[in-house]
Amino acid sequence: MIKIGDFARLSQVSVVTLRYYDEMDLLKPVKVDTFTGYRFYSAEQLPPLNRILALKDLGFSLEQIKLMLADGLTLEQLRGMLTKQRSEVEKRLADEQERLLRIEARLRQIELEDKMPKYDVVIKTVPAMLVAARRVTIPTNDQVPQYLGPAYKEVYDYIRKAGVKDDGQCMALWHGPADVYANEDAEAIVVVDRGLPGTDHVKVYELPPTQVAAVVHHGDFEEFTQGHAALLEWIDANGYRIVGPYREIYIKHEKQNLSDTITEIQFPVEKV
Amino acid sequence: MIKIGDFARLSQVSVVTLRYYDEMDLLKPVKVDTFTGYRFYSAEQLPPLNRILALKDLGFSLEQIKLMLADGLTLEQLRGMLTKQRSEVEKRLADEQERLLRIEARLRQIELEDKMPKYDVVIKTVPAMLVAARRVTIPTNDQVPQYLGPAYKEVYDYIRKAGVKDDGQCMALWHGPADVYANEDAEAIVVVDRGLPGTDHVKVYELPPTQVAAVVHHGDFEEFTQGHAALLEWIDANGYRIVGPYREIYIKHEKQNLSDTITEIQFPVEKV
DNA sequence: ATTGACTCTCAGGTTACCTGAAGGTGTATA
DNA sequence: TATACACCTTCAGGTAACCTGAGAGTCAAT
Repeated sequence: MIKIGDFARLSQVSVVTLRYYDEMDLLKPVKVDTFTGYRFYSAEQLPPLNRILALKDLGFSLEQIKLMLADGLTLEQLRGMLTKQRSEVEKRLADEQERLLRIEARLRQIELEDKMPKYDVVIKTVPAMLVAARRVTIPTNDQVPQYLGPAYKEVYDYIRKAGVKDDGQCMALWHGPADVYANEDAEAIVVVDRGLPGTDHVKVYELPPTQVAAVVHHGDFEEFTQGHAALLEWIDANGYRIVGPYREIYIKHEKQNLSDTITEIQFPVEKV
Repeated sequence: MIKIGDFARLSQVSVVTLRYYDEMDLLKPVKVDTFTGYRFYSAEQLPPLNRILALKDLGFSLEQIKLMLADGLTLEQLRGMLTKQRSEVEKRLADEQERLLRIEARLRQIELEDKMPKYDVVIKTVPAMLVAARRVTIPTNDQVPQYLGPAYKEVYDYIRKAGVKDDGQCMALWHGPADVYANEDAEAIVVVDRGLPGTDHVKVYELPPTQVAAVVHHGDFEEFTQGHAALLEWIDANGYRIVGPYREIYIKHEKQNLSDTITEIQFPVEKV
């Protein structure tokens, strides 16, 4: 019969933790004094406690450990839990690996620019959405407005005529490679909340859910390419690969003030 | 002015999280309606939110992020936080790496033995302790009892005469290499709770705090070497190195019943 | 006027414990 | 025998970064 404090010293596990394991039914004292409530352990409980500690060290939760300690468990189930745990640890390992890459990329950028980088890249998964789109080819870069403007008008007119509402989201898809600025293949896209038939000009389809790397550009439209560049650099530095057409989401665009515009730049990516 | 739900959709951050960031003073809505309590955000808040998400992705806590967002921060401090974070992530990475090793070792053992291994190895740091010790050389392995027995008697007699109490812990230190069974250099050790002078035979000194790998052997003393072997194997498989004399802690030893004995086997180790 | 989608606050849950308060227990010493 | 002090108990509350759900109010369209 060993009092909790001595058992704690023997096992190097805190008294609080032992009480917690008691409460969790992980390791019950061999005897509890009915009057004083004092817990009493025995030396024979050291091996089970060590098993708990060892399994905890493998990254299992106490709940899982409780299952593994119950002896109704077959060897197959045990093996299964271990292999599952292995793959989870492998995943965590990869996560930390990537995190390290990102931190180092940021430190490098700070060394280069002598300030916190202006753009913050986030990875997210945009949900599927139903869109109406007009695709056009734009000969030169400075003709973008005079091609894209009418394209949007066409889409809006069409869906309005069909009695369908846009849900406010409006974006452009650029199908060409990121570094080509002539004869660009662009799509003027409006998100709609109901399906409707398409036409020759205005296609209606669903954009599938997509993982993207994104930055938000805020301010002068002139500096837009900076955000673009920062994003491409990040994608490269952090081990991602572009797997689809680049998206421009127009979040805030006022006709009268072009320098107070907010745009999200998204590249569909996947991990290499 | 964007309602919280729309802002959530725009940023792919949940409404609950946005409310939480508001409460934490991480990202306050630009306006809160005094009557309804409705939160209103603006598109300009997307970049700050993305910065929060990006920093979170680097592994920072919200508390740290709050500091980094406050603009009283110098570049030096920023760099410091990042390098500190880098070393922490490196540590986590190494931890996961080792965890993976341990899981794989366990899986291998299961394949070999077709059951959960009997011994669970734990790493712990035993605290410093004041000890009285009698060191002897034992010619052959089967003479251990007849040498160690009197050695303990000598120690107990000495400390009792000096009016000092033992605290119940009693152990042996084996100074020779683990695989030599002749002329073994052993120390019979009793932990004491007060200092006292030593003699030629009985030395009194402090064992420093030591990191050890340990298993608890329970049952037949004959199988004792199995636990010993399992421990050595584990130390090797998990990238540790033995850095000191092997310790045997007698946790439960009854004279009349030698097969119901509990002993902890400890090897001082360090990571390679 | 009603419906449905949205918003609010507040309480409680998650994991594996730790801290501290208030009070009872056990033993050694003056 | 009184008392000190080391130890034990339970209970409440805290940690991090949210999520779930209840109950109630808001907003726009039909």
